[in-house]
Amino acid sequence: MARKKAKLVRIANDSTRRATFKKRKNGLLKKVSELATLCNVSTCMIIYTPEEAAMQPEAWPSPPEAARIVVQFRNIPLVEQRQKMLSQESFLSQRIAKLEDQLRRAERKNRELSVSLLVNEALASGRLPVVGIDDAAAVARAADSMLKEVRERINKEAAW
Amino acid sequence: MARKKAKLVRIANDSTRRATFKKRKNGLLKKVSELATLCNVSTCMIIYTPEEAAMQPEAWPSPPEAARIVVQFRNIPLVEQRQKMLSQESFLSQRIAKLEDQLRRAERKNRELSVSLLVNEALASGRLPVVGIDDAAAVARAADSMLKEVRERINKEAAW
DNA sequence: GGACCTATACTTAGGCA
DNA sequence: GTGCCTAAGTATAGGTC
Repeated sequence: MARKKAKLVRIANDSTRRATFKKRKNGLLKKVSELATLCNVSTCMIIYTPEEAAMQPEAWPSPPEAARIVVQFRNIPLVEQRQKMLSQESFLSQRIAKLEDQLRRAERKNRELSVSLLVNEALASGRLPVVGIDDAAAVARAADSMLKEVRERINKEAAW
Repeated sequence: MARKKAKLVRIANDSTRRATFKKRKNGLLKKVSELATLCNVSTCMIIYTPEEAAMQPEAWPSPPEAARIVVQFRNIPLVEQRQKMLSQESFLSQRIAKLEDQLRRAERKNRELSVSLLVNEALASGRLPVVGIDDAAAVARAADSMLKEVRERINKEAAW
């Protein structure tokens, strides 16, 4: 997330992956503890360090507390567990929806900017550049709203 | 962490605390999933939502998986070694990657169009519109490349 | 309350010693 | 591997609707 965008896939290089793991684990721990403090929530974090699968995972705020929280969680009926499930899939679906939304907005802004450019060119050259029927319609709409604004300004000055 | 520095203590205001909780929980979830992906680690996240202490906590990636990890953590032998089902997930990941790519392109085009507009306005008015330093730099770059093109054309004609 | 915005604060990828 | 640096990329506090 710096210098370069870094794709969200398993980091191939071994030492790089370990380094990133250490960095991000610390960042995550900070976030978790902040959330616990700011919002007064009971949280725990458990991570298995890669390459050390045989070893014990780390737990936050402490192994016993983490265990306590999870046991509490396991004691509820499965049905409720499912309801409370923040599933991987729904999380990904949310991300997809969000991205689609961002994309829609970016594309809409693109269209608006393009029309502005066309209008500018038309004004500069005194004639309409060669465009398709859709663009022409958009330009017409833009020109209309500009005309409207001009008339409003004129009225304002007249009333002055 | 924005607009103001926000002290690291329990947020007194009730609705503010809830809002912050929601935001940060999502941020945390994203970080957790990124860590899992990038570093190929087994992680889980369990949070009790405040004001709903009687209710069940949320767990990520899912309650059963969270429970499994913690049980493993407690060194209680687990019989079942279920295979992870990743096909659906990888499909969704592909979709996300594609969308991110599209978005990136749209945004880049966006910036280009904005600069074109600025240049047009500058040419039409004979002066640079009031813009930020970044835009000014972009305009300067654009103007540079335009100059370059002009010079190249001149050279071509001269060689003719 | 919830969705969106945006100025700032924060995190971190890639480099370097 | 360890530690530090800094440019980019993210998260989010406070606000608006």
